[in-house]
Amino acid sequence: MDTAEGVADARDAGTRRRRGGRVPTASMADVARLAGVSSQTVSRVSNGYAGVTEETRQQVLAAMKELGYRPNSAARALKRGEFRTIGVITFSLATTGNVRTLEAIATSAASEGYAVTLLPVAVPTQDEVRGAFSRLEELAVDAVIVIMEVHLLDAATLKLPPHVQVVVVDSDAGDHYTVVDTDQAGGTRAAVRHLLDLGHDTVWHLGGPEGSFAAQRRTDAWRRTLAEAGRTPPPLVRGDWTAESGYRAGLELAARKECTAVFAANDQMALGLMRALHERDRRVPEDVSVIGFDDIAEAGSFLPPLTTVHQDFAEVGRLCVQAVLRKMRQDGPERGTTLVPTRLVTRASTAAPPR
Amino acid sequence: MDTAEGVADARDAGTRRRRGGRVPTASMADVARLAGVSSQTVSRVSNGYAGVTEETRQQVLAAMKELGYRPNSAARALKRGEFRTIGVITFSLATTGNVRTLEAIATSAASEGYAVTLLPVAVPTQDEVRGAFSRLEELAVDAVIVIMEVHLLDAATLKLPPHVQVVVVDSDAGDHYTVVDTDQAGGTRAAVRHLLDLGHDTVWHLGGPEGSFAAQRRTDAWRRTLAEAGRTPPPLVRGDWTAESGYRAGLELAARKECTAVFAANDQMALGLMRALHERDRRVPEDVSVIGFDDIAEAGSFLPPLTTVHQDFAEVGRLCVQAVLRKMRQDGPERGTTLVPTRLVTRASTAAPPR
DNA sequence: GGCTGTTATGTTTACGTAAACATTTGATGG
DNA sequence: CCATCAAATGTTTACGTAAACATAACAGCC
Repeated sequence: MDTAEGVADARDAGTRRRRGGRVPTASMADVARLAGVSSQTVSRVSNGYAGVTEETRQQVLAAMKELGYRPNSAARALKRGEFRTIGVITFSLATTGNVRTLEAIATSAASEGYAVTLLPVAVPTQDEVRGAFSRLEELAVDAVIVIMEVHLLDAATLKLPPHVQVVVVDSDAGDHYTVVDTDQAGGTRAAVRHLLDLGHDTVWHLGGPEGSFAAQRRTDAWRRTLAEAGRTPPPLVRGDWTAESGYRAGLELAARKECTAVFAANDQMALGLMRALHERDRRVPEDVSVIGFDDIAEAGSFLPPLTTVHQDFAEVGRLCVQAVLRKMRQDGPERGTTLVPTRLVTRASTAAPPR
Repeated sequence: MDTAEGVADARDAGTRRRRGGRVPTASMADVARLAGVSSQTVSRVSNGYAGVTEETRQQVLAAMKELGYRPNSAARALKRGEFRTIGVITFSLATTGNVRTLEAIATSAASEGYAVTLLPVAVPTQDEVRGAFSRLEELAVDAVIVIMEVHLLDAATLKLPPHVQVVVVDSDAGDHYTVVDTDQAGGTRAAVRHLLDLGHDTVWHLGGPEGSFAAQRRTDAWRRTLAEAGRTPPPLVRGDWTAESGYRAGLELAARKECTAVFAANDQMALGLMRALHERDRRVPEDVSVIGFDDIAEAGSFLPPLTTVHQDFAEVGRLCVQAVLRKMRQDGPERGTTLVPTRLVTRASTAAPPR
């Protein structure tokens, strides 16, 4: 027994072992010992502070390299009171927009030295969102960006941890949070005007699901633009963002001979719509013009290539990160909405109406 | 002066203030004080350990609630030596596969009580990947999943921090890491056989970019399957995964009258391919059958709806998390490749060859 | 009634870092 | 040649948590 213990002790003497059989990592103290300096000096080198001789610095760096030293982020976070991490809450990664925005956020955050932690919310209910926030509170996160359609985000009930800053994408919560969003209204206006300018009497609209703010804004702007031009809006047709729902709606619209121009609230639905029109022998764009929204990567390869409203997701993501960092730094309750402009991309799916 | 300081002191007396003007959060000590117990007891309650009277427990819980106590994850991580976080390194979120896998990983990880930190790598060079790993080392991460085409991942040069476990998706690095991947060969075989069974003499292949292992495997399996059936493989045509590249390849293939069946390495390229065929008056599937790979959400809405190989990304993600957790827990150098089966989804883009 | 064992709780300590404060060293100026 | 000061480096401490160890309280037993 004694022998066994002795052996164990001997083994542990040189390289200290953590519980759980983990491989030990070098700490500042280890580096300091090897370099023959105090751990504080190592800290200074590690953080690039002034007041260290070049000679000492080189010694420390050498020791770090030899031991493969990496600062322990947990200890750092504990000491500094910040994690250099941004949490992103998102309902689904099924839509191009969310994904592209997330990607841009991750890239922007990285360039600012921040990591991004992903917090998927399975079902977009108040409870689930609240659950995500609740988990978040004990998570290593300094700030939060919510990519979500969010009436779900009720400031009153949520009771966020006070130090967590929130920025929201795609919401009308501008009164309570900082919101960054694509200029839905501007994009819609451009799309609808494009069709009217081509000579169409009016423009039909294949809208997104009721729950979505983005969808609602596009629908509202569609109505407004038609009204401003003195046209009567035809009945609204709704989909749920999927190509499949666009197809179903398309079968309906194909039956309406008076329908010569459709503004679909996203490209996927436009895709399904065009398939339905094709099946019913309504040619695009000769008989019916179709315009989408988003400008997904494939839009130019649809049959025919789709005219659509290009969203600058990268910019949205960048602005989110900027906003969240600004809020963190100033600690101020900055609110309001920032809009990112869109651009109309004209391809082959729109043309003058048949005469 | 004295007055001002006095006021400041008075303000700070009750609620301690952190540097940087942060709002203070309650610590275990605060809860312990309020509940009239030791902080260790609070810890026990917080971690659900046995050996605490129900009465005491309730008191502590009440105190926690009153103070809005949340465990500090940095301190916890420091003490426990683990972050309960998995890092995901990914090159691009532009492909459906990567995104769907990421989503599944995030969901699985969450259900295991792990968070997911996203590490985007801008350019997929060795250096960049190494950079990501390097950043990773000082990041709050217990394990890493790489979603990437990775010759870039060279075990020898990388020198990963020894405690970080790695699982790789889409790679042939099975000798060095644990790899989870879709059964590319099986899916390809099913696709090619489907076309041969319909009566086509041979099957053309629109492959993915050279750099990609997934692409390479699909190409290899295509050749092998044809060889097994005693057919001569036609010349290989390459794209870069985008619909646009599929379109360009399609223009080429449309000129070959002997080409009656094409297996595209992904759905996007199949989309572009079909557009090119359509433009050149080659009907799908009457003149040319087209089959894709992935089964993206829109595939059923293409013109015509695309026959394709369905990948179970959710399963891939789930298995990745399982594997990484297993590795962490056993601390064993488990290696090898796990394959996730595919399923052929037959739609309208494939038919018997013209006679 | 003292001994043993169990259960509930308290105390001490360490995790790795970095701020705050302390000390040493060497240069400058009178 | 010593006082003064600045620069370089060292020492102490705290961040919040939880393991390890210590103690107290009480029940059961001979």
